[in-house]
Amino acid sequence: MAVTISDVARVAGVSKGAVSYALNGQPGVSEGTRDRILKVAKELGWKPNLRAKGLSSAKAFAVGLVVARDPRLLGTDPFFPAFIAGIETTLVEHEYALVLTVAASADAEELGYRKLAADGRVDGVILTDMRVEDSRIALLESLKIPAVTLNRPETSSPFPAVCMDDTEGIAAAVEHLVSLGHTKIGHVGGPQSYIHGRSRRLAWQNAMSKAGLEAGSFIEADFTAAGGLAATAELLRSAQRPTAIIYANDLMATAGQSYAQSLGLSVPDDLSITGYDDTELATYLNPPLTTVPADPLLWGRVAAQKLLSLLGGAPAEDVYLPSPKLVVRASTGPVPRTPKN
Amino acid sequence: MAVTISDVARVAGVSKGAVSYALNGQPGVSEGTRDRILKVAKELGWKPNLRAKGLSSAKAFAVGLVVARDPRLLGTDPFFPAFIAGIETTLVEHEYALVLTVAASADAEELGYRKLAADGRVDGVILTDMRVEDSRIALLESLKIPAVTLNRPETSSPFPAVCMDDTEGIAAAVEHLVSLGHTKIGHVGGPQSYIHGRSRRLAWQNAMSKAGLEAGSFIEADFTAAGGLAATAELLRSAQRPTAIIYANDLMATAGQSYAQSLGLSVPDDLSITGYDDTELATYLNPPLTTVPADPLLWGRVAAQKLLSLLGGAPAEDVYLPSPKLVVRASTGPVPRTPKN
DNA sequence: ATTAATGACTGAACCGGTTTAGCTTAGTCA
DNA sequence: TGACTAAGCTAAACCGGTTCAGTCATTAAT
Repeated sequence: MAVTISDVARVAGVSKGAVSYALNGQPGVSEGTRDRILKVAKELGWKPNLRAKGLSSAKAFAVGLVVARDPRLLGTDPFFPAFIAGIETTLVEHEYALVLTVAASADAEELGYRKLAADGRVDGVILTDMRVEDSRIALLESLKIPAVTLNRPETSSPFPAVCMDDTEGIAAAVEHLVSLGHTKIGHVGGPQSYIHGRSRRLAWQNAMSKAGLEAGSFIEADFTAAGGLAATAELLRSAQRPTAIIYANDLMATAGQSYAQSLGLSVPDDLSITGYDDTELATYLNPPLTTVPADPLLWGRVAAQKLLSLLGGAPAEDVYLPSPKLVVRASTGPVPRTPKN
Repeated sequence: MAVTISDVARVAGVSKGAVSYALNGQPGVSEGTRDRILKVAKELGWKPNLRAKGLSSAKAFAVGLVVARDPRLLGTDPFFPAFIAGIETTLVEHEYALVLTVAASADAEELGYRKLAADGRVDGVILTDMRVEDSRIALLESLKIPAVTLNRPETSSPFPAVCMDDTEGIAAAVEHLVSLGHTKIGHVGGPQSYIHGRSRRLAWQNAMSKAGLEAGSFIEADFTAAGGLAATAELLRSAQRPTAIIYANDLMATAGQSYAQSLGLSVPDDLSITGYDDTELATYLNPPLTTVPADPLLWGRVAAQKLLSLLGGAPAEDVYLPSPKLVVRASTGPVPRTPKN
């Protein structure tokens, strides 16, 4: 069996309580005794038992993340693994663990949070993929679980948000394309029920009108390759056929690019394309993709920091991360003189 | 405060012990009393407190996964998210949770396991990315943590392995290319320190000799897009330049394909390409990629099942999953008459 | 009829910590 | 000198379960 606090107490010749005080740096023991207890604890190789600690202090020393995605499509999104890695870099420093739940449906998602709460598995959670009407806010309030959200939801939320503005990058993409002579710039967006799907569309729209252009065609897709392909097909056969398309993520952009090429179009000679995320693959495509880095690693790290400080009693203030800058590669070029069919 | 077992005992007019027996379906209470206790528990809305349960039974009701990857590259591998989703589908049914740790280095990986063990965070772990000389086996034995491995490691292991044979798919890729007339078939493999990097290379090698061909050029890459590109470049400028390349994963294949195209080569007219994984994107590339599905979802589900049954005392027998079959798409075609430069 | 065995249940110990209440002892001040 | 205070520590309760040892009544065996 492992060394317990009682073993330390016995060897040091004091009571359990004194050991607890000493180990937690609390008053109630003299300097001399404290040092002696600490020394004995070290000699015996004492390690706190998390379960016992959790039972008496009603804490889990863990934070939760519920990922709501179709499991089959989860692998296609490069955001989560890197985001999780970012969370971890913070957690390891604080002896916290990450409990991950994957939910296939909205119901399963809610159930996921309820279970984490009911079982006391976590002390707080991180909310990703914020939705325009997000029922999770109220749910977590009722469950009394502290949370941190990625970007500020539109509904009022008592939880701190870790914000990374994506409108600047999209606006830069529009300006970049406009400077190349494009006037018909379409947008293949994510679901508008997500705030990042929405904000990217609005950013595109605003940047267009700022440039004195009509917003042009918008198609609501679903962040998947299949959705990106279908949306691209629709845009390319539309009357107002664009010469450039801004996609809300790299996956859709990649699928769109491949589809355009399969039609015999050249990217960027016949069609310019931009993505969002800057996945590793983006650099290695033919042509390499002009895109906006999302930096999920940083986002995860800061979100976890914010959550831990919130658990420590810090005030719930929002954090603003630097806006990612457009990375120009070869998938964007001058507007074609005579569009090809 | 939540309803405790003592509350149930008081209301039902019995002792705590009787309630515990009744709720766990253990002998020691009569049918009538048991029903009464169960009824009271339900009425009061009693839910077991995991922490308390864990403290007395010395269990965590969670399993662990330590992912050792460069966090920056983690997002590029579609395997993990889907694998994790598979694990979850099993765990939710058994009221278990998944504790995820991300490690950037080998040292951090070992520390990750040690911490999970020391803190009693998990009752067992799943080992992925098995290496030829895998020190984790001995480590987990010494930490006394039950484990399940993905495929059987070469070093002797007391842990059950959940095996999915990848040699059949690679062999099928070779046969497919041979039937198209290819004789010079290269291989861009993963690190040979990984058993799946090694087994795929051996499968390629064996299939080649079985077809009466020389094995041809092999390059050891690292499963990344950058590595795939570099390896492809090396193969294409070699004296024994292949007309077809079998990659150990889709990411390298995609990077290789894009690179070949950027040189002005046509895939598959000048160069045939196959991958491994069958990521969502594979279907949407231009041309769509001939590849072998890895089914990480199934693998995760079964691995978790095996681990839970192991924790339940079941014998440590290996499980064999069906070998995935080659999916032929448009990235493979007849051998070119006169190879282009 | 006596003893043994069984079933149903209780009380208390236990898991390994935290925390409260209380007890000594020494020091301060009037 | 006596009352009061504070520091330093102990004993015990507590968190919410599990489990062991023992009590008592009933039934079976001799």
